[in-house]
Amino acid sequence: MQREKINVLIERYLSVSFLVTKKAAALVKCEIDEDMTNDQYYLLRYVKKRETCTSTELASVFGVNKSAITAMMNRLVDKGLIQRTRDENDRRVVYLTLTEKGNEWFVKTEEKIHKLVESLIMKFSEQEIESFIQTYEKLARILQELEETQ
Amino acid sequence: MQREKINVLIERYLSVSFLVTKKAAALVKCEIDEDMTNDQYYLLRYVKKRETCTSTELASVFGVNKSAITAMMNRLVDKGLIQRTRDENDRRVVYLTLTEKGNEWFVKTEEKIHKLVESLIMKFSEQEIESFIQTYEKLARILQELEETQ
DNA sequence: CAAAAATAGTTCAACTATTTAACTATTAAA
DNA sequence: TTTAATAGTTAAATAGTTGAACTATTTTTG
Repeated sequence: MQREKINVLIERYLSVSFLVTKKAAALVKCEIDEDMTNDQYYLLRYVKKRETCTSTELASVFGVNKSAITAMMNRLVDKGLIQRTRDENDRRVVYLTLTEKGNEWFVKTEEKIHKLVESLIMKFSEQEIESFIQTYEKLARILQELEETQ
Repeated sequence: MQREKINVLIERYLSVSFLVTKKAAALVKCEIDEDMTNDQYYLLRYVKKRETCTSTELASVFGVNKSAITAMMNRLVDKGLIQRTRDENDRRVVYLTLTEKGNEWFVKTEEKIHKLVESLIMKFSEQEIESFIQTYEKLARILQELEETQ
């Protein structure tokens, strides 16, 4: 690929990626739940998927400091969506899991989210969306490797 | 597309999009300039590209409140990268432009950004990256329309 | 034309997210 | 058994955000 073409691609990528992220985040907050921030939603979603996990794991996955996780988790605990349980064998460890209320909230919200994302996905062909997500996943792997080699 | 396939695509999209965003933002802050946040960088980049613009325009484009723009612009003004100029004809309007220092910073940084993004882009085929960005741009247009109809 | 409405931007209070450093408690290693 | 390392929290500082109230200007309109 020649330099000129690369520069054009970079410009297009930079112009679009940040704005899409912002608008998608606003959409979630707006349409899904006024009281839930984007970060809190993705945190909750990750914990739900993993069933249980620790602050350290979340900090590593989300690429933030452990104290940032503590702060956000405090808010989710205050809302009654997350509970903390100490490991009886290694009493330093605290497990984070969804409460019953958290599970209910998640199931209810997941329907809304799916409807919202589905209405977007429908505007693309199956082939288009499949290759988009594949590239996204490849990008995620590359960024992950990059992070690990530093 | 049948329901099952759609749900899988949604799961994959949600799993990957937030993390990529986070990691890309961290990368910019880390590799490019410790003192520049991701938001500030994209704000500066937009102003640079438009040559000059107003808070109202930025608020609309970035999908945030005008007072958020004021706050961020204050920080960029404090850093000496952005200057405010009042419109002489309509004295309510304030134009935001890059200072000389802002321009220098941008040119210097753009080289680093390009190198960084290029090293990522090189891991993809031209066809792959082209169709990825096209889909991204289409998504941006759809989100924009969605916002306007609300 | 003067009062009312609209527009551009700022300020302020409240909140969320984040980092860094210092800290507690616990476990593992020397 | 002292020393390291690990897991997590707390506290202070900074950034980003919203919404409401505000100032200063046009624009509209009765």
